[in-house]
Amino acid sequence: MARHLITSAIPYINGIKHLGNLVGSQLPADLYARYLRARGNEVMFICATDEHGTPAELAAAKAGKPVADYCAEMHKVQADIARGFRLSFDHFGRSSSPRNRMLTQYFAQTLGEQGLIAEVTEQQVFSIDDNRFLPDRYIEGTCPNCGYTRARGDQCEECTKQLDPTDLINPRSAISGSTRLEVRETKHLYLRQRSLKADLEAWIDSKTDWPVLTTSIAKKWLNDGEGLQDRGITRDLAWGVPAQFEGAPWSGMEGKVFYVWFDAPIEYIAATAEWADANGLDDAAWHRWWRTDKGADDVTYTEFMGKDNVPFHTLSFPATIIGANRAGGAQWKLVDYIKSFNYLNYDGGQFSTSLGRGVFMDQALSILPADYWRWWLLSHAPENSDSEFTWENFQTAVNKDLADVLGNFVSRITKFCRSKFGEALPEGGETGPQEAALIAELSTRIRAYEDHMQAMEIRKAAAELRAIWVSGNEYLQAAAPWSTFKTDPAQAAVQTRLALNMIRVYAVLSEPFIPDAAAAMLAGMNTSDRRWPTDVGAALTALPVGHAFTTPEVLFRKIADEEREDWQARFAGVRS
RNA sequence: GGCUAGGUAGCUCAGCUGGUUAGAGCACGUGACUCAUAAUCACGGGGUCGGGGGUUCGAGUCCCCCCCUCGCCA
Repeated sequence: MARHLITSAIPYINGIKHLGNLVGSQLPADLYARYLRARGNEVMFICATDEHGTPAELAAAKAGKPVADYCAEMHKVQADIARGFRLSFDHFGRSSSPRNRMLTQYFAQTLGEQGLIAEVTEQQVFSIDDNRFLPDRYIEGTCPNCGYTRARGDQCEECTKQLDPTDLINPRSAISGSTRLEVRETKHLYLRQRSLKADLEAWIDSKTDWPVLTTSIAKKWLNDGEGLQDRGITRDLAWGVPAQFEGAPWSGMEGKVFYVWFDAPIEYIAATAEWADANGLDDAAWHRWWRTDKGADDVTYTEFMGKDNVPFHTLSFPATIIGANRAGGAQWKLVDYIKSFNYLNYDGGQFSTSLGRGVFMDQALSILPADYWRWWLLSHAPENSDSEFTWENFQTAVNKDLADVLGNFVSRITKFCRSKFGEALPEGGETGPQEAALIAELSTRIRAYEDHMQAMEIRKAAAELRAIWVSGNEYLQAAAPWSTFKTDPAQAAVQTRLALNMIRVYAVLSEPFIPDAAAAMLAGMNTSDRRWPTDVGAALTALPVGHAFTTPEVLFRKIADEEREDWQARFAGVRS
């Protein structure tokens, strides 16, 4: 039994995520966690909300609430939705937790003591009326290049030219609109990534099994232009982990906090500590997942994320870990494998949180159960390239795969048994060549399915699972128990018994993709036997002669054309 | 402009280090069956593998040039 630490990129607190966000990190991470658990591994599956930073402050202000209250509310909202999608986190933490504050300050202090943090004085735009420094993108003005009047301080969205806030003509605060801006001097802490470059490069180079999408992005940042740059890890903000604290190896950082991209990945660790706290466990309970000097040596750590998060997970966060480990004290675990995803597009364009375009997680759950979304999203996961969601494709794929192939299989055999033999596994008959062939095929396919799941080849795993479902229908079609029943009821009985046992096997195999349906199938078969079908022949006799079951309700109702048209229209515009 | 990935049947996609008549699912057509959510199963039609050169006995699969899409970076 191996130990697996799995983290999903942590969603930002500001608002509800769309399906593209879901399929890029949380959902595939959940699939993998569920699979590994089903195979008997010890799993720690961690996620959290990323709560610090300017967007959270502004959203809270807009909602007229203190930022801490706003984050607490939104965390609950996101946690509820995650439960709705059956995301099986062992803990869903918060980056604003005391644990994360302590760990973030601990890492910063340790890095500082190693000489890996530099104090840098720089010029930044300060808004007098807002009484705050403004991040580049919160300064608006006229683009000096194209004359667009709403260009942002980091880039003009009209002509795409990269800008410096001081380039803007008639600059103003994007928060208040105030033009009373001035350039002020401010001091910040920088993580000296350049001095860690050799270590990072050697580490990346050792990861020969990583997807090209992951390593190419990392190498690009390592070697492009001037190479890896030192990175500012503090900001002039009130909401975050204070950069000045007792024991800090620097002074004069009052009123400043760590940058979200410094403290957010540390939350993976902190959330595991939060998990221990929530379960009344001691520090050793989470140390054994994260500290290689405290028993985490045999842990395999896998991260899931969209491609936009790759630089932070291949460079910034590892720099924090490698630098802290140099101190020679606590030794922290580096990631072993990064599974990254491309983007899911929506009906010819992009999903967009800021524009409110696409289907958002709460809306999705309001129109269909989680399994529908889980199945479609996972079986179309954007692994090799961007993929596309369309309502037509969603409707036909879900109706065909879930309702016709799987749901109807369960329906036809349970109802057949009920009408001919009653609601218990019938007695009699001997298996023959047809059954042997079925077992052989299932064995081959299940081994392939396991290989794909282990390798996190999600689309291929989904295709194989579907083929496993199909083989049940093929068997029934060939065996035709409704036909043998007329001439040889014992023969029909053994066929029916085998097919009913397939329902349990399908439930166990399918659980990572469609947990609710799997539970319904097991409940219908009146069993809690979730043993993995390592030996298919044995697995197909797990439910013995005479075992009672109840014919389940329709597992998946079909999506009607009118519904699809309705949703298509309803979600065509932007979310208000 | 630099870089990544991609451009394969109407649609969504597989095709590893080059090798028999290029595959799957959906959609479409024909047939079978009637247990089942008008479900299922079988068979079939359909592609000059973005374009053009080249290497090779042989290339979606390698090399060069060009076109297009998406994203990242500057």
